[in-house]
Amino acid sequence: MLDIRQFRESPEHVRERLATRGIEFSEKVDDILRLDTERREAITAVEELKAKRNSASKEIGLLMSQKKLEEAESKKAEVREIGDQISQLDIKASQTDEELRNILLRLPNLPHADVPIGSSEDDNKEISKWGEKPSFDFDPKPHTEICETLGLVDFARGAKLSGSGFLLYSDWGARLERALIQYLLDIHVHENGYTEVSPPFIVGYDCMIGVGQFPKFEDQAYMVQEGLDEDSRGKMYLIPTAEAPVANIHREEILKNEELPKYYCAYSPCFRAEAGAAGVGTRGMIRVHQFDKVELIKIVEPEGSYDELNKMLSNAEKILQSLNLHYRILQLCTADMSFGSATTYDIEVWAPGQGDYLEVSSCSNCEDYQARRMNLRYKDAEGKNRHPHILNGSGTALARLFVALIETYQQPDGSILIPEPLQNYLRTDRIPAS
RNA sequence: GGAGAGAUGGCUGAGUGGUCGAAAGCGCUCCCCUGCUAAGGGAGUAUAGGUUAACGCCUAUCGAGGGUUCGAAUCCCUCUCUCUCCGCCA
Repeated sequence: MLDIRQFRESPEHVRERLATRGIEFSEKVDDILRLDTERREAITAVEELKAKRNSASKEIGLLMSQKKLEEAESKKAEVREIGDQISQLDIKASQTDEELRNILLRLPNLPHADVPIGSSEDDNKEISKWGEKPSFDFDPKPHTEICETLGLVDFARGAKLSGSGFLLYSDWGARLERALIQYLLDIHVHENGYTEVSPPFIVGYDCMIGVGQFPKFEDQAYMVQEGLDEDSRGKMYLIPTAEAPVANIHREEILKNEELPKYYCAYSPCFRAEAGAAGVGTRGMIRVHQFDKVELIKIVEPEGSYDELNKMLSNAEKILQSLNLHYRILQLCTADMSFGSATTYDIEVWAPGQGDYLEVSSCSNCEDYQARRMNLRYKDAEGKNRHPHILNGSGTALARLFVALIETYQQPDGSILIPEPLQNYLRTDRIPAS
């Protein structure tokens, strides 16, 4: 959520920055300014009346104790009238407040000044590349074919169990997936200094609001109902990413200065309805309704949060480097960044069988946008309450990493070489050809 | 799922309709005193919002939301969470 004070103090700046993400957002600025004024007028008026009522009530108490009952009674009638006015004005004030909040909750974060302005993903900017595309003396197969031949993923039965977009990992496939989860967590815990948490995979509505998933993207989530109780709808959701529970760990808290920075990492499955998304329903593992991911979350002081973002990005890169997978880094343009982000870098890994790069990580600095939504604060060195910056990054998403891995390391005989760091986890250096 | 108990400031804990935003203690900060330390004395110590150039003033908040009342931490209703016991259960 954006700070209402920014709108008051520099409306033109906010309008200009919002416009880079779409004019439908910048058009709201005037509404916000108007509602803000209305809200404050209503509050001032109602608070004056409340002050009046409070002091009159005290007088009544005094009169009663002095047994001046008649005077007290007439005073009561007077105050009752004030009370009626108050309840009417209160309603108006809270309505205005809610209206304002509803608009604010639906506005994205302002992009950082360095973010390239663009209108689609085509305007994302390539920052760097690491490694080389591997060369093959045969035609590299797509992962779907490899998976089917080696029985790593049973697409047909996955779909039978849960519909298209759900995967049944099998045998070596299941073991590789588990090995990857374990490996990624170990790197982030032991080498990158993150604290591992294992969060609930179902969260309440407020958590989804907090990270900016809701209210705008309610159509993309899986809602959970408790048994047959339809009243329980709209309260619990399958997490689309571990960011939802983990970034919210400290919501509504005031952290002490010395508690920061917080570095968390977490494994979780991620559930995405992907309603209307391109590629849903197509075969394979690239876009599915459930995939595994190891997520990184940082809660840090605003000063230096961009250094923290760079470090987080290298933490994720380290994974791909250690597995010797070719990748590139993009800085997302204003149009392609997620809602709450001020700056986002995507890591895309090369998948030879696809002949394409696959997004496996997205590292974002949301600055104080999420902290404000979830009312998370910390006391700075001067004892002032401030909103910390919250960063999130995938470290990394697994289904696509799985794809890149098997497509990169496939051998002419159909077997798959396992990169050295994974060998202990998988207890083999090669997934045999069938 | 059933029965009971509870939820007050950083913590402990008083407070059952009228200067209660809240006693007291602990903790913390600052000051004073004292060779050092310990002890002692004094002051301060929640959050959000409105208003003001500022000092300040005002409003709201005692788990959350509603209600009764001129007035609610205090009475009533609903909900959430915690604890104890019972049932069920991985």
